[in-house]
Amino acid sequence: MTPHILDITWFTESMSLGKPVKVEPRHCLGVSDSSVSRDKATQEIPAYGCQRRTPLHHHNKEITDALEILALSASFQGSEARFLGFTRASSVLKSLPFRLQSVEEVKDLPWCGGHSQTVIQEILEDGVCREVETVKNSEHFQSMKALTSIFGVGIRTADKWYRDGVRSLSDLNNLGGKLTAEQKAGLLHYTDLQQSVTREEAGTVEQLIKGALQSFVPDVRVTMTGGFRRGKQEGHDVDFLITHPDEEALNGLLRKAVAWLDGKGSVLYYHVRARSQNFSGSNTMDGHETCYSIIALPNVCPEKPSPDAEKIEPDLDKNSLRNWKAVRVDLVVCPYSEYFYALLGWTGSKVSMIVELNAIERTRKV
DNA sequence: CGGCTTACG
DNA sequence: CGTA
DNA sequence: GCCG
Repeated sequence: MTPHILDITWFTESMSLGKPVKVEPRHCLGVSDSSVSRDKATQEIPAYGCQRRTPLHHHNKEITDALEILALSASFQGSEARFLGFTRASSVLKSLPFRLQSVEEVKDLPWCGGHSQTVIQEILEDGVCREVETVKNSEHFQSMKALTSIFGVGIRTADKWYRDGVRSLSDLNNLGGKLTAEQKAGLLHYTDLQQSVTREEAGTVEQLIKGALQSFVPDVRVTMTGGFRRGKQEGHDVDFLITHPDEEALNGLLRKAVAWLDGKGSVLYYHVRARSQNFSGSNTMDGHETCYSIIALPNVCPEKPSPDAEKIEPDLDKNSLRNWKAVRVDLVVCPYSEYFYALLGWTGSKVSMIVELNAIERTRKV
């Protein structure tokens, strides 16, 4: 196999694809390609993919938004496969270093097949896609989107509720007793969890979590992972990877720490998942003891509750102004020997996905 | 026409 | 069935 | 939905 020195375009295309793409001349450093403006690409994309944020403004947002609507709609109809198809097409377009002007430009791109091309063409020509507008206006889509945004409510539950006549969150107050503990927590803290977590809040969570863990193991190693480690300014949750050279020190640490936090009134919900029994080295995301939780994050400056919050969140009643905010927090414990591998996995996003898919491809073919 | 991640609770 |  |  001939080694190649590649520029960022190979990486971005591979990211979009979900696996490494065939090396083309345009990917190689030192080779110019007249059909692609590499100046633009190298200017706007960081040299290392692991430092690159998901761009807030990529060049084809109208189109990717439309494709993601269709993806969501497909998943709401129970077709995870079609969801995957539309999502991959959207993902490819997000990494394009230029704005599409003609549907011809996507003909050779991976994952942009017939249906996606129809959508792209309509948006390029009319600014909107008929099918997408229809989906957005449909009651089923709107209800499913609202219901599945509740922590603990997936497609099946949302669809069942829809068939039972539930259309909005307020309709759920009538269905009170039939909720799982997870869903009750999700509904109780709905407005808080809808808000994104700021970097500053993540830092506060980090101090809280570290304090809890260090009260049992003073030199425990705690690292924030997930989106914030990748440099994102916002997130929907905060992830931590926990380890220690002495694996004995890790035994029961998660439960003890959560109980400690709970005693301080900081735990609004939690669920501990044991380390998987038979896990192989290729499986990084699932092999470790994990805690999914909702934490009450102390607020330096209490925000006024939103008007509709009182109806949904019972803890907002009376005259008590809250001085905390509910935040989703995930804790993962791993053996010291797997720390860096797990860090790679939990630092997350496509970066690790591509690594894993790459490894899978190789083990199958070699 | 089959495949699209997986394991735990 | 829902989560990551 | 898209790919092999």
